[in-house]
Amino acid sequence: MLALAALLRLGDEAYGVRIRQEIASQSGRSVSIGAVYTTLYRLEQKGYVGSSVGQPTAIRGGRAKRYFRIKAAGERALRRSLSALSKMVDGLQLGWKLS
Amino acid sequence: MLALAALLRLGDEAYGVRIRQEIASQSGRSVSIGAVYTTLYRLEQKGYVGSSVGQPTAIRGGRAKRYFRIKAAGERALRRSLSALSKMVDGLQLGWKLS
DNA sequence: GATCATTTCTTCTATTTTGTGGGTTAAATG
DNA sequence: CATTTAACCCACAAAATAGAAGAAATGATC
Repeated sequence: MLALAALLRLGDEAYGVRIRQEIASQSGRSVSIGAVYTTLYRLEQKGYVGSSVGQPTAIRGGRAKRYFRIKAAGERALRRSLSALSKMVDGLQLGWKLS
Repeated sequence: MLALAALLRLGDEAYGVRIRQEIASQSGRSVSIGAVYTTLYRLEQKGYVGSSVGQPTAIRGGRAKRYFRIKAAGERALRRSLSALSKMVDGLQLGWKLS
């Protein structure tokens, strides 16, 4: 869910390293780079995300990046999970209202 | 997260079969009874929930139930996860506002 | 300008943790 | 002794995780 949300946030700037940063900075949760990629690959196998390699950039170490993009099915899946969770959590005294 | 939320919902009526029902009826997601118990045991090992067996009841097949209860650490963990997710999802055009 | 270091990013791999379902056992009443 | 309600066990699949290794780019040095 965090990965899918990160893709939505980043739009066309979503590649491995950047995605990891986004998850860390936004959610406050740090994940290893390996975890990010394996997650992304699995999501791709499920048809939730797509990917394509871009062009190298002219900065030091600027090798070609693999850009990831959420697909319609991925967005639906994220919505479903959020929906299930929100229905479960809604009305609880947790300070979190998922509606 | 669903299991922990179910415990909060059910209060002192939280035992295996009931918890399964609650998850199914509230979130709309059906899980097997085995999945429920293994999850609960693992949460217990982590110190997120506690359990104790109650008294048998005078109805057909009314054997003693094992009641589960969420602990402070469990509530904190749930809050943390919800927090991370909400920060990630917040501001996205998904129709879900987790705040 | 060849070679080597450095940087950015991806891919691989091994291990632990979770998820899952279904079958088995237990304890109660009718 | 059959039936019902519930817990427990177990094996396997899937997902999470960290860290090491590999690849491809630029920069530096002689």
